[in-house]
Amino acid sequence: MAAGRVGPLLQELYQRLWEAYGPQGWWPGETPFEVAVGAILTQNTNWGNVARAITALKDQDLLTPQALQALPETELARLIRPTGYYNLKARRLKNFLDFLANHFENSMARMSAADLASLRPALLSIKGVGPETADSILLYALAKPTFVVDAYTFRILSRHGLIAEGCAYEELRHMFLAHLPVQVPLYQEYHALLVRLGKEWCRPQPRCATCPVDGWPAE
DNA sequence: GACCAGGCACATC
DNA sequence: GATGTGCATGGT
Repeated sequence: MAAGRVGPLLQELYQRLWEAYGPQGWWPGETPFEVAVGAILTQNTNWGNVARAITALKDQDLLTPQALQALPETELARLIRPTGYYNLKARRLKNFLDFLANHFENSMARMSAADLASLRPALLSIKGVGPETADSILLYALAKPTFVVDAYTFRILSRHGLIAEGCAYEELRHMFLAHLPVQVPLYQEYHALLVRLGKEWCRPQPRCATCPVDGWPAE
């Protein structure tokens, strides 16, 4: 793939997705903290299961940093059970809560005041927060200009011949960042649209026949 | 019953 | 550095 073509191709893909699906309204979540919690809970899990857990936490007024800090890890695990890997995710949430308390006084607003360049490595240092979770928190909870790459992004772009099979996360992330205008709403919408396309048309078992971006890129 | 879902850390080679 | 494995529920 010639480097000069990538920008226009990514723009065209976005255009076609937007025309096919329109705005996706991402991320589902009422507060930055809720978005961050959801980002951890949705790891390798259907969003419907995450929504149940979020509702369970809300119903008991537990969806605040302070309330979750005070909640025993075993009790937290019980409440997020529908998301799968619940023991693992309870620990990961606790790790994030410790980070938020220690560095930003339990305040997502304070966290938001920090630079992307320092925040991203800081988030990645939390055990249980990998690149996709970190970028989801940065882009959707804190409105920082980073791009979220997920399994659908890899699958869609490799299946349409834009990237090699073994393309690394950072490589793909930089591809989007380097070729798109620096606009947070664009990054948010683009990732959401890729997930929408992936869910409907780009499953592990291919059935891309007449999907909305069939024939892209034109050769 | 198999497959899949908006990953990540860790062990092993 | 690449590859394999454990973590686990709920929908299709």
